[in-house]
Amino acid sequence: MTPARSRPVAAVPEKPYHHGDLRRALLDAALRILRDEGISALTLRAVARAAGVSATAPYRHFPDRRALVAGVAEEGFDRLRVAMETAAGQGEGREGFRNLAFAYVEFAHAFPDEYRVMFGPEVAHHGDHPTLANASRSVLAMVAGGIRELQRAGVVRDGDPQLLAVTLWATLHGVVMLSLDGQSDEVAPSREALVTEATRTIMLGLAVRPA
Amino acid sequence: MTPARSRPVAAVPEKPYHHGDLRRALLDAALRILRDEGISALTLRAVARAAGVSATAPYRHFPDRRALVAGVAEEGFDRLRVAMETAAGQGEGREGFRNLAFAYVEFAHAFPDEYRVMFGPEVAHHGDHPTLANASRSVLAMVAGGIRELQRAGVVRDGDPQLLAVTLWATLHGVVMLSLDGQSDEVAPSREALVTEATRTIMLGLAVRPA
DNA sequence: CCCTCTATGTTTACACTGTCAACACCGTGC
DNA sequence: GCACGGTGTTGACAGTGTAAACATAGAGGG
Repeated sequence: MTPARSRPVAAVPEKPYHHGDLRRALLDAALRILRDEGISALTLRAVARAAGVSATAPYRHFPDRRALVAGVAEEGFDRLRVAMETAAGQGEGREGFRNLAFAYVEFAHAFPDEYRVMFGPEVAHHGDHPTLANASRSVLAMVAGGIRELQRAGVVRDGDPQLLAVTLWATLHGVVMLSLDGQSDEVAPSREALVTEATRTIMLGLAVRPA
Repeated sequence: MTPARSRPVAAVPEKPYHHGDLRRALLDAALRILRDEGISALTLRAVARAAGVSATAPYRHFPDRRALVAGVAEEGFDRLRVAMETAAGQGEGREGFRNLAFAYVEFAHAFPDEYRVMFGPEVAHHGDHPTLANASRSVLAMVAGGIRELQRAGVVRDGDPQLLAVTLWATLHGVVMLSLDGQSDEVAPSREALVTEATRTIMLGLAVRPA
């Protein structure tokens, strides 16, 4: 054991009053709880407990609970964007596009509760959380960038890249939601089949028309 | 005390002990609260209060709070389906299709909180609420039926109607979510434009290819 | 070196929530 | 006419988000 408890000789961090970087610790704890125990366990007090801190300590870093989950959502969008960028980088043109789509769906299925929080009612009004709005807009911007490239390459038809990006995102998001809720289980032979078909359809819709 | 109480002459409904149809009243109250005061006000006790009944009375009709909101969601899907059917009936072929899509989006924007509850985390696992699952499956079945017709009419390309229906639904749902969250406000000139573009894209993707 | 200032945590308290257990009422079927 | 079971009530409890007052400690100026 550790009998030397009463004599913190040098640097045994024996629960210092000030945490150091509590904000970070809270976000980490929240993410772990969310992934491990689900949405209903993601409570302010539980997060504080997990960070080893009093129930009201989080208020020094977040005005209220929703700001905390907005923070989690924000970092979720960042992770999502990185995953998509990575996937899109592995493949040219149409190929990279498909990879991006699958990466999106895989992220959502790997961390369903996290994904749900990112789009949940608690952070519904993005106007209340500017940095959240930024993070999600970055995802959109990345997709729009990819579409612009494909337009130049003559793969994607004309049209406002932003609007086309939203459309693509929308389809992916919808597929994910329906499949997470199990609404598609009896309908689609498999999740793969659903994503494949949806991806085909959306790409046909975005493709240049074979005139 | 109230001596006249023992002689309810004709039909003065002086707060009878038994409500009559409390389940219905609870669902109605819940919907009203949801639409008027938003999701965060939709609490079991608030619903009970609105129905003029004790806090625990709902438990005679719903095993827990989530069952209540599942009930609200279920009726939401019914209303949504009716709205879509009505809209689809006003127009032939492609026309009816577009009407259906717009009816969907309009429903969501008319009752955003109700819509969010229908897809929210509280009723995420449809397996727990069989009648909810039924209601949402009915929506899908209706869309699939429409697609089948359009396939016969040579308007929509080949493919499993169910999968194509899910894809269409997914796109609409995604568009709605992104636009409800305000994530598209700076991106799309207007909600109209977004829906129009998304609808065009999805219909191009579903259309028979002009070979 | 000390001393105040301020950012960060803590304690205490409150109203409110979902839910359980025990009890009250009353229409229905024997 | 009467027991019974379905429906509603009361009371209680643990857990939640949050506000107010207080405590601590590290930083910077005298």
